[in-house]
Amino acid sequence: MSILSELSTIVGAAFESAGVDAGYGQVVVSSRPDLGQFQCNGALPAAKKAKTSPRVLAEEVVNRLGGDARFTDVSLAGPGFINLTVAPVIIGTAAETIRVADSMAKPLKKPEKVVVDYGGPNVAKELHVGHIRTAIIGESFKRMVRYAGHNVTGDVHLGDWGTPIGQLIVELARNHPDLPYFDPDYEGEYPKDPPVSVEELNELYPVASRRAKEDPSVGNLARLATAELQDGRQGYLALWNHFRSTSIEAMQAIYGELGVNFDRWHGESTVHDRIVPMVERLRSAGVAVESDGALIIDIAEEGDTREIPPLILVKSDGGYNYHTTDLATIDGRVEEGFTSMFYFVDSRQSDHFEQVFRAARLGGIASRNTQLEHAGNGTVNGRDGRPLRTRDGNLPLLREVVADAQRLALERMDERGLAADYSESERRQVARLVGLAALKYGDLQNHRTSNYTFDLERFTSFEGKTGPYLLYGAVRMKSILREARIRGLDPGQIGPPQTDQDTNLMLRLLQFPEVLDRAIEHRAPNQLAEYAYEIVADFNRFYEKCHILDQPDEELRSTWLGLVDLAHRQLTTVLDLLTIETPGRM
RNA sequence: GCCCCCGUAGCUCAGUGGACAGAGCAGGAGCCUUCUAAGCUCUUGGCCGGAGGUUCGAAUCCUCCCGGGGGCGCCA
Repeated sequence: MSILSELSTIVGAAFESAGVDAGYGQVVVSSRPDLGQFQCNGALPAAKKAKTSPRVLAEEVVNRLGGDARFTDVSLAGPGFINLTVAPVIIGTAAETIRVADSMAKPLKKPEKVVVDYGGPNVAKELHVGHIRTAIIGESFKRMVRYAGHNVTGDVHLGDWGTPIGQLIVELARNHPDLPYFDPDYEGEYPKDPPVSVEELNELYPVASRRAKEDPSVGNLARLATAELQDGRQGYLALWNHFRSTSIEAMQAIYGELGVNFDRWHGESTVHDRIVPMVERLRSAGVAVESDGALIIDIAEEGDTREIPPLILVKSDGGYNYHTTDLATIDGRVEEGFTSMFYFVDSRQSDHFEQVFRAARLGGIASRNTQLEHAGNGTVNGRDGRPLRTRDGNLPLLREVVADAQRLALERMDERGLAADYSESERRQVARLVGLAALKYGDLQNHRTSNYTFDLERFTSFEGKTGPYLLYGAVRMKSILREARIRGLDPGQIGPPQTDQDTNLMLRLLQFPEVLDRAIEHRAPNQLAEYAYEIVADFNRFYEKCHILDQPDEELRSTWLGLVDLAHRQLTTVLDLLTIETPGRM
């Protein structure tokens, strides 16, 4: 399924017969395309073991491979690099193999049961531009791991059980003290409709949060309300339910627009019933101990180069923070049989996860066999290099940013008179997808951990390395396939390439299995994003040079159509893994 | 103070210990009676923050320094 593995096997055998381990025959894509398509650097490290010089060893390998018809060129260069160029028939055959395969990924040795925890929005807090990172990167990673064959569950992990809820309760009680939710003696039914709309909720939260911060007595009230909520006070629970469902509805709209699909809408509150038994277990095991009225877990380890504060399991007021709910969540996931948990959460939370993961190990909640990993992401900055703010100093809302991107896309289309003959609804649909692709690719281009500069003007540009460029490539491919059908031509088997351009495109498409592996291994969708760009760039060069439908040589035309078919199939797969949706035409 | 991340072309960013460090934009020069020019070709531009070290080989690993960002007990 992977040409690199096949070539590595061949070259490995040559190394073996030269007397060193076959593992040294690892073949990689060449860093010097002028010297060969592939290279093997194994002779350099292997020479030491074989007590010979790299050039002598490499020479021997080159001689053994020299007569192999599968290579058109095998040469030695520099201190011991082996450069390889593969026969066109091998390339064509390899391309045809993945064209007809069910999956383009390498076969999986052992599927794992994996949780990808991303999104992490807080109830009552509207999603802002910063949320785009975890949403897009997390969703993309989830799709990649799933495509690789693992059993993956994506969980939004709502922040729905902490102090902000208490702050909201207190603020609402101040504004509407006569609502039944605040009467401890109230025994009737609570209203079915929420006391606040989503708009009111969005306005309520900043005020509630600010007042709790500024006025210590309000802060105390909020903490008390939180503890009472967590302790099951009926009126507060009813109110909490309203906040939660109102908020979730708004979140689902924006996540849905972005194509971010969570398998689970669990949250901190989901594991509430696990907390008391878990705390008791940790207490009786001596892992959790009293300190200043709180119950804490000392997670410092020998050899720590810094002071890591203990994890506060139960606050002195009896309430719980997200440390405790996160621990209980791990507890529940382990019970469900998940063996890997990935947290796509802002890098600034790294200390938090260190605490939680250590506590989970210490408390026996997660064994060594359970993989716990925080894959942190960077922030979204403005063009001035500082965190993005609107004119009034707030974070731009995610839904507004999405709308801006789509509006800009439409403006650019109008400026250039693009899609002018499409119906109004199709034009809007194209602009919608172009805007989304622009926004997402602007994010995904950057490495997960980097803080990137948010610049919609640049992202939505119709020139260069952008989302629109990728869509344009995919649409061109579609267009050829459509035109071929009209002319009664079918994509055939891919045979040997005959030009530099079709060769390069095939070689590119053969890289997919390794690129996917690497992107997953590094939890770095940007590596796949870069690859998507390379596919389109190679395709555009091929498109420019080789006129596919007018190719008179029937066999070659069939190869080229098959190649377009494969390129299209792979590109749309890659774009889907990047959460990017392609229009039918544009 | 301690810890984490970052510093690569004018700008925005890639870069799994391998050869001469790449892309896009911006600047310069070209290509549309041909499957969509939202494209393609050529070109200008770098002591990879600095100094040591490990290695056959370092932008990449280690140490120190300089500069920027972030985190550091009952918020998330």
